[in-house]
This record gives sequence, C-alpha cells and structure tokens, in this order.
Amino acid sequence: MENATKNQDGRHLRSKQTRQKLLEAARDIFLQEGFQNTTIKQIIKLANTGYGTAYTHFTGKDDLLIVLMEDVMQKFFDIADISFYPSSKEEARRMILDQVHTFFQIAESERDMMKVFSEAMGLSSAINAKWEQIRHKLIQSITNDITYSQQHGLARSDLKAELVARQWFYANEMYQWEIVFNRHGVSLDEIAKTITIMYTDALYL
Amino acid sequence: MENATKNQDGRHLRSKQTRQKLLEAARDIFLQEGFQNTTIKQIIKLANTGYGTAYTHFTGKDDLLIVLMEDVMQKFFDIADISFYPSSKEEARRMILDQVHTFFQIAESERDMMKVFSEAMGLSSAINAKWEQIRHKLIQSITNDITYSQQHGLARSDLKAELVARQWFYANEMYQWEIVFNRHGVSLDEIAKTITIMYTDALYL
DNA sequence: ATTTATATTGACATGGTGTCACTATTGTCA
DNA sequence: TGACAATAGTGACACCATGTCAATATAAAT
Repeated sequence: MENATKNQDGRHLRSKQTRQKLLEAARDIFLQEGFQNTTIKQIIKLANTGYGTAYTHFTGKDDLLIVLMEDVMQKFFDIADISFYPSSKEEARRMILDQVHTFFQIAESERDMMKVFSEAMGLSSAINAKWEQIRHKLIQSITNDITYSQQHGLARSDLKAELVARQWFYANEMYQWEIVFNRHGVSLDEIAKTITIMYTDALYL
Repeated sequence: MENATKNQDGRHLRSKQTRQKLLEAARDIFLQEGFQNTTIKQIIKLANTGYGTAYTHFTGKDDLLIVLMEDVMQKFFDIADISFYPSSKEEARRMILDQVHTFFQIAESERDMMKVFSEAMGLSSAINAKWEQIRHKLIQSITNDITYSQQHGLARSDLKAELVARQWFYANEMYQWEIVFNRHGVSLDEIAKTITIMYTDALYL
C-alpha cells in the first residue's frame, strides 16, 4: 500500500532488469560502433534478449541513446544553475572562465559518448531535439547573466542580451566539439582564456 | 584535333546529358523531399533513366548532392577572397560588417538548398567533409585578416589570431543556420550588427 | 488449479541500397 | 558496308536493417 511507485511485481522487476540490460548493452555497442553502425541485433545479442524485446522497452535506436544522453545532459544543466552575481568586470571574467572550463571538461571526460551524440544528432531528429534543449537552457542562462550585468552597470546595455548570449554560446559549443574530436594542438586552457577575454572585453565596461 | 577536351563522341555527349538530367532531377527531389527521404528511385524516375544509370554517373546520393553543393560553395569561397586592408578600426568594422551581411545573405537566398545541406551533413561523412572545406577556407581567411590587423597595429596582439578567427567564424556559422531555418524574430541586420560590434570592440584597438 | 495480466520472442513484411551480368547504342576500321 | 570494339544504360537480384505482431512464456491473483 505504501509502496507508491508501482505494482511491486516480480514481473515489474524482471522488466526493469531487462530494460537495464538493454541500456548497458546499447552503451557498449554505441561506444564501440558509433550510432550509425550500431544495429538492434547487436544490442539484443549482447543483452541476451529477443529482438522484439528492444522494441517493447524503447521505440528504437534513438530512444535508447536518448535515455543514455540524459546523464550527460544533467552535467550541462548543472552549469546553467551556477549562480552568477559578479560585482566587477574582473570577477565576472573569473566566473565566466570557470564556467567555460567546466563546459570544456565535460567534453573531455565524456569524449566518447559525445562523439556518439554528435553523430546521432545528424541522424535522428529526436536526438537533435534533445540537444536543442541543452542549447536553449544554456543560452537562457547566459542571457540572464548578461541581463544581470547590464542592470548592475557592469556591462554595456546597447546590445540585446539574447543576441550576445547566442554568439557566446555558439563559440563555446563549437570549440567544445573541437575538443571532443581532438582537432586541436592548442591547449584547452588557452582556448578558454582566449574566448573569455574576447567576450568579456567586448561586453563588460 | 583542336578539340582537346575528350573524344568528342556523341556517346560522350549523350553521357553528359544523362548526367545533367540526373543532377537536375536530384535537385528537384532533394528540395522537395529533403536528403533523407529522397530515394534513388525517385530521382531516376524524374530523370527518366534506368536505376543502375545513377550509379554509373555517381557513387550514390551523397555524390549527387556534393556536386550540387559546389555552386553554393563557390559563393562562400568568394567571401574569403574579398580583400581586407583596413587602415582604421572604423574601416575594419565597416568591411567586416559587409562580409557578415554577404555571408548571411547567401543563407537567405539559398535557404532551401542550405536546409538540404544541413540535413545531409549529419547523414553523410562525405558531405560533412565538403562543408569542412568551407569552414577551413573561411577560418583561414579570417586568420589572415586578423594577422594583418595585428601587424599594422590595429588589433591587439596578445591573442592567437587563429583562435580568435575560429570563435568569430563559429558565431557567424551558427547564426547563419538560424537564418536558414528562420528561427528568429530578430532581423538579419540587427544580428549582423551586434556580433560585428562585439567582435571588433574586443579585437580592435 | 485456473484465469488474468504482463513480458518476451522471433518470423515476417517492407523498403532502400548497390552490384553485376546483360542489352543497347555509338564509333572505328578493314 | 559489315563486323567488331568501346562505351552507356538497364533492372533484377541479393543484402540488410527496421518495426510489427501473433504466439508463447512467465508471474500474480483468486
């Protein structure tokens, strides 16, 4: 009666275990094969379930990956929740630099999964929509930070906060992909520093 | 004898015509259906050729689109070739604003094709590589412009030109996609102005 | 023990792809 | 001109992944 979650069946338990097996198998295969090359067959084989089973728990490959994305997404959302109430340009710069570092470090630590996401974004509109959520939340958060700075006389007010926020976010996002794919000889640190200086020198008074 | 191009067969001519028919049909279908939903079947039907014919002229869907991309790519390359020798911050700002406008205007005028490219980039690594060429060329060009400005005492020299160039390009590219997909109420003009001001105020002395 | 509810299963229909052996067309040369 | 060569075009076919569904297995309830 108190057990509010659900009918605490053994059935339900079995179902949850199967689902979990599928998710873990999917993770392994995705990491090994990438999104495109992964087939349901491979996943159910590793998970040791029947073919149709995958479809009773998930709507398809996309859905499987989306669930796996959610962990990583949370890390990004956490960045948006960092408080931002600087009282000077210098303080703002320090705080922003920290955020950029955090952002880039997620890219590094989750590199392999991020590669899969990147591939899957182009292949699945559902996954794309999921990523769009991250974008939206982070841009929203940056917009708030800029607005705060403007209202407290720290930042120039002649530009629309949201337009500036997008510009800033895009630079971050794209550099993040560069880091994921190791496209650069330049250190993560120097990138963070450079883009932060450009941003804060343009925006803050 | 003088006809250096090739064996001036009627065969060769016929072949060229078939190829052209396929390209035109592909263009129509791509615009109508998008990349993913387009099938070779649809293309060859519209082009009035046999199924296998498409494969003798092109390696597949990707290849067809890549050839169609080349026209548009040229427009982007043209931007990179615009000369840039400003003698003051103000002049630099004007010139850069012009470039941004041009860049955005391509997005607008080629909107439908750009949408197809965008979709296809995620689906085909060959097409992705093609787009990467555009990125590379434009970033290279911006890097040169920054270096010139630094060497002539117009721009700060404490930042690596290439890092700044990437940051700038990414903002442009991402906003361009927004324009392509009409994601914004804000005018193209205000976007161009905002990002240019941010960029030049940060970089130029 | 019987019935009901839920979970699992794999065979099947579907649809697109790329290949390849074959046909058709055009050019060449004796 | 007729035979042969070279090139272009063709569509049937094998392949493979997907998602569905009717059937089956397992657990719960009575």
